Amino acid sequence: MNTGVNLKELAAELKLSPSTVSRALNDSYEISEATKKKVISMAEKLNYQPNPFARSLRENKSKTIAVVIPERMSSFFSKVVDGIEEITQQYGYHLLVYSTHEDVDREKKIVNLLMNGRADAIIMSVSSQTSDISHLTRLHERGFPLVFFDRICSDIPTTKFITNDYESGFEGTKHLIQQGCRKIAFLMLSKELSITKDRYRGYLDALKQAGLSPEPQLNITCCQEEEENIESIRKLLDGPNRPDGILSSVEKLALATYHAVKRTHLRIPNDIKIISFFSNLSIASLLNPSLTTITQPAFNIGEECAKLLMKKLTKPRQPDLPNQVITIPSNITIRSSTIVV
Amino acid sequence: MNTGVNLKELAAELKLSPSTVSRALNDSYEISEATKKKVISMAEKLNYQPNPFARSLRENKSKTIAVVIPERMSSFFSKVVDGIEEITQQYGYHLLVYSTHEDVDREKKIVNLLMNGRADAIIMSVSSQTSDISHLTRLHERGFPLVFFDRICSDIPTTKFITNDYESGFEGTKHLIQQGCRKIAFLMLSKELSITKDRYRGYLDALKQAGLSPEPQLNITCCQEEEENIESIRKLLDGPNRPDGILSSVEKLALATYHAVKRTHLRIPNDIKIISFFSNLSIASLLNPSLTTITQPAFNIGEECAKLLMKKLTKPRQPDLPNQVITIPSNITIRSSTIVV
DNA sequence: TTGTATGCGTTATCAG
DNA sequence: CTGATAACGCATACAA
Repeated sequence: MNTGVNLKELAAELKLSPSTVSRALNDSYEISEATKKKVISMAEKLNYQPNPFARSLRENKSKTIAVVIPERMSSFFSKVVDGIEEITQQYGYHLLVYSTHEDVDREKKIVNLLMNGRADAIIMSVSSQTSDISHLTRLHERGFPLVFFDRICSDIPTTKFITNDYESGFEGTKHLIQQGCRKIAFLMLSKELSITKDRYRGYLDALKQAGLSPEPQLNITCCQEEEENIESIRKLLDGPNRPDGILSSVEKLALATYHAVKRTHLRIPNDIKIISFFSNLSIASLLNPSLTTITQPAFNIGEECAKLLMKKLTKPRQPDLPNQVITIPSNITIRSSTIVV
Repeated sequence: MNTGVNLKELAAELKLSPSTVSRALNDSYEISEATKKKVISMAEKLNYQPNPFARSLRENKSKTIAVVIPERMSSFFSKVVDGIEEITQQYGYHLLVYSTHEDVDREKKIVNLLMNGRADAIIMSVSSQTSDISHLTRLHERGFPLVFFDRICSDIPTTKFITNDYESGFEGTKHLIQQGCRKIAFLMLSKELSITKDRYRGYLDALKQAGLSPEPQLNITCCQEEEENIESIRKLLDGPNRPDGILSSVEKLALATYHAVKRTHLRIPNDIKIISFFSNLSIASLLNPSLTTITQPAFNIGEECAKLLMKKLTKPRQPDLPNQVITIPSNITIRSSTIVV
């Protein structure tokens, strides 16, 4: 739908050849300042816009990054994408954003679609259902630049950005123990997720250090149906083996927990204390009682992913993305959900 | 970074001409079933992926829609984008998503960037700062398909999707009046926004119908700084002309109001009742007290925008998008923030 | 039914 | 310093 002039027409108007005009606009050293000026002013006058597809075809790059996230309605992922955009925009890159809705099949379709080169790189966080990663391996083996954040694939040798999941899980659990909890539940989206594993290890080690033994019944694996999750948690709370503390490994399960607690006679923090990985600080302090949070540096994670990619994509002959995990620490903010006054 | 085979190579492998292969893959009627089968299976075997840019250049369309929203961290906009994606994905379209961060200058830059044809259409909701709309007029005058939702530009003759803003403002205000409110404040992001105007008209008419006179001091125009907004609202609440009801025209200002109330000695709903346009139902019922909401059909609005565009873009010789406003109604859910028990 | 030739709009190579 | 020409990968008009 680009109805504007093209290079040839612009050149005709200037009585110059297309190649000269192209070089002038690209600020080539072989063009005189005089003609550069003429060309640029005429281009502005006619509002010349280079056709991005011709350019992409020619240069074999799209100036586009694909971002693949499990869900849009999440303050964490929203902030990460904001962080990515903040950087990529400065380099004139565009963002294709896809949500997998936590569905591996959709994730596979999206990733396979992306193999055709529509984007120059992918920044992604895998779905909670993802265990078979062949679609991602294939992508990476083809040399496609791929960066993971938060929910990463350890087996794929590329750069990953995470927060200090283990330590945060450890410290969060330790905080609950210090507040008197002895039976601490762990809420997760899926056992497969990297964040689940790391946060859970931290949880286990904190229990161990305190001489507490983990109880399998206190590990709740949730699903995509909010109502179902609320009921799972409510049953735990109403059951014979009621926990006195909860560590939620993701934001939405903390909200589900609040809903579940409302359906019981329990009081937070007196009967049950709650801490959660949580990005929406404004909401955390409005919850009743306000929620003790482990805040992931979402925006910053997005920025770092993008900076790394911009460096790789905009400089000539960059090496492959190194196989390393970069950790940006979270902050624990203690609020009323874990402190009895 | 498309390292796969191209049409020519695929054709060579098959000992056919590129054009035959192209036609076979595009299911042309002039190709025999036998060769179609052969071509398709070889294409799969070699994992042939057509180059999207060559195709875009040739066909002068990108199979890409640009979505421009004022902010990502909003349940309303997240759901709209989800709704858009739900439809466009079925048609094999991709989504470029841009956030203006409520900044006209960024909005202008994005829109101007989009004029080069990188996307086949734009779905957008304008920033709260947008009053000069020349960038959008120019786009539309060039024949670029443009659809507005929620925060629309009435002056641009294209299709717009909104909720029943006037009625919802009216009914919301009426509800407050029925609950005994006599001094009702109206919170908005900006006087320029279409949603502000319509919701405000509804508010005014409801006051009028009840014989109440509007008071300019009860209209609060907010900004992008949450803390500043909270303080503006707190001052209103602590001031001599304290309202007994609040109609918030956007989600984030309802949250700011809850923060503000926490800084006063007032109680919701006894001293002040609150109703708000609000999309995040899970949060609404967790707030303390739970928030009476006017829920916009966000996902549905996204779907409708996308359906309209898909129809226009995928069928040959479609007329221009008609100049009309399509309204999808909101639902009011009464919760504790407006009902004294 | 299949093959040949052309052009989409750019940039790069090569000549002048 | 500037111009002519080719090529990127694909789809189509035209030819066979």
